[in-house]
Amino acid sequence: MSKPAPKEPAAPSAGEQRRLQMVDIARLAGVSVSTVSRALNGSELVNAETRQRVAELARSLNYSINFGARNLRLQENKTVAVVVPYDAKSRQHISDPFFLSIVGAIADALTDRGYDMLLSRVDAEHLDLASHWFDSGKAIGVILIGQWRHHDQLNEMAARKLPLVVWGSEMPQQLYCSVGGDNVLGGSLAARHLLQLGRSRVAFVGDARLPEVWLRRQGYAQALREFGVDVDPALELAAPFEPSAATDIVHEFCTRRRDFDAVVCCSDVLALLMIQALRAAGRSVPGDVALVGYDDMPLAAYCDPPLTTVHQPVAEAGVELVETLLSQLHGERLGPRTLPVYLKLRESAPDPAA
Amino acid sequence: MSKPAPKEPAAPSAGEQRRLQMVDIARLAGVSVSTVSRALNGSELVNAETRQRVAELARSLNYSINFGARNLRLQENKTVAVVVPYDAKSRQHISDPFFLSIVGAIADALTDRGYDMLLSRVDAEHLDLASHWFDSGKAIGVILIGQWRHHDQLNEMAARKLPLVVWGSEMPQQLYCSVGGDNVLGGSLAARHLLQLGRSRVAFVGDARLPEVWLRRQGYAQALREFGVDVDPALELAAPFEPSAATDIVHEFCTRRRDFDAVVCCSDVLALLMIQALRAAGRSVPGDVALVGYDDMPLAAYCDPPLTTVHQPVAEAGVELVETLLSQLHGERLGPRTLPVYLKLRESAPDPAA
DNA sequence: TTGAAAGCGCTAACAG
DNA sequence: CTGTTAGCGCTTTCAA
Repeated sequence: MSKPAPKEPAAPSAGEQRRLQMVDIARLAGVSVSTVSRALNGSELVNAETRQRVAELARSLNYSINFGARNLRLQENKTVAVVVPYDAKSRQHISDPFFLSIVGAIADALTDRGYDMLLSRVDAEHLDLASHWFDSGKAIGVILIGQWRHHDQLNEMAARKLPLVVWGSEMPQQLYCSVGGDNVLGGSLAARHLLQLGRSRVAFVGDARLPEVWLRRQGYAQALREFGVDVDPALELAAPFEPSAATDIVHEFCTRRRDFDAVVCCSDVLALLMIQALRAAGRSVPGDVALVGYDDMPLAAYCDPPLTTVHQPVAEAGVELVETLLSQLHGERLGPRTLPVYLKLRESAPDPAA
Repeated sequence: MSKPAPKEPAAPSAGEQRRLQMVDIARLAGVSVSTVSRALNGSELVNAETRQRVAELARSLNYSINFGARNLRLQENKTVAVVVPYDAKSRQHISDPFFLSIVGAIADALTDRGYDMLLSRVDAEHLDLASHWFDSGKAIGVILIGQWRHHDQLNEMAARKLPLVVWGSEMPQQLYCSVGGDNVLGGSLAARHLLQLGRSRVAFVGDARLPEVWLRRQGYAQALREFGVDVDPALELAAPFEPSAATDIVHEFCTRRRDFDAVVCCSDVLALLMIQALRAAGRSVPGDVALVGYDDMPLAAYCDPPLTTVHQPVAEAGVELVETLLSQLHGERLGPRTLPVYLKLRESAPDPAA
């Protein structure tokens, strides 16, 4: 037979409240479970008075319907997995404020639509492990924060018909659906602003092996060309996003080279590192070197100097990611979406007019 | 009868992969579902060769067991709800880096132990709504980040036997279980260091209506007394943690009063705000005013000046919160736990020896 | 308007 | 060692 001993509340002891279920409410209300089910779901089929009585009883007893059972029966599920890649080699946690902001925005968007969020990390070298959430039925789909360098794995996941949306940039031959900021625009806005400030030796900091950085660099290069300035590869620094890994690289760069008067950093955190390194090398910001960050993280306005930075539309991104996933579940196949970005002017590369 | 039309994949269209289930594997392997179940759970009761074959088939087809069904049958659940309060009035998201770090640490601790994390927000005025996750069976327990000013609601939840652990401070007459940093110690370490630096007019910034801030202030006051310095209420500023709400308050304070030469801030974000306000008022850090922050957020080392701050043990906190919840589920009732903190010396209030 | 009964995908006791 | 069977808590068809 069945009746396995419950495992989780293996409580040998105290008044471990047995979770209330419909049958309890039914008994107390003197009706059948079907009626309780109907009443609680607001069915018209049940007498208004009974419905009222059952609803009140349930509320007063603090009863909540068991969603596991409900979902099984209904073959539905209102849970979305949000997955943040981490660097397994350095065992680095994701502490980048921008990624965390996006997670927050997604949480809001999901809540507004009545969905729950399952949050987890995945090894950035094995993004495909994220499909587990769908395969196991724990989630109806996956939102992945960042495509890293595994475009291929993502394509494979999409080919397997995994409901998936990725925060990242549009790529050639892309089977999966992505939502991202306009990186080319961002890169060019940043560089153009620095050039307009009269700077001509503009460095670029970011690892161009990542698609988003690659595109930002394109925008940067394009802006330089517009201003008739040559792109100097010696002014490009391939620093990773993780501060612990980037610190030495950035410092070394600043002690080695003093022949730049502006810099585009691919995240606000990198911008902070750069400011420290510049100051350590005896150079001022924005005096000697004007600087533009990227992301407009919540703290960007409170740094010293406050960061001029490319603003990414975090709240909109959350909504867009969620909406895109949900429409995918309704059978629509949307192409990649690119959201506008703009330059937020602060002190690290001030408005020339001011 | 039953057989309701599946709802979520309401896909009218394409090859929406029907999720694989045990019966499919069973058919393909030419065995019964029970055998598949046993094989996949590594039961000794099944022929090693069959077990192998079934396992491989499942893997090759990318089959994952349906956890909803499994949990229902087994009456178990490996999901924990992590709930972050937000200020409903200001509709402020939680962007405080410290809270986000704790969430990350909890995620790690849960993953290590084979649990999933359901992340959500709750109105800080109705912390009791968090019990929904347990009542509905979506989670086996709740970890709440911050007790705010609703000690009473938390006590009520605990009285209802909700498995609950709260990040926060120990309070008198506490029925629920909390884990928190040693706030009295933190407050006194911060103040003592500033006094040792020879400063005597030490301001305190933080809303003492929050239990944690209240305790930090006790430590602060205690340190002042040790040094024979009177506590001056005029040097206490009740600034909230949200930067948007705190900015004006902090600036106003700095323009109004110039009679302090040191300050203890109850978060690193407040410290950043304070630095800006001080500079706007023409005062330098740490020259005119030495400053100690609180939390040691990931970016604290990269600010200007790098923040001397009270380090909170985030990773340990995550582990401790999770362990405490799990032991509660095993019937143990643990008291509140207080984790040690220490002072991390950086430039905003440098080591006098250096 | 209500109740009885079947079954969502899975596990485990029981019988071969 | 393997298959048959009952049932986890819920929704819904069908019959009353």
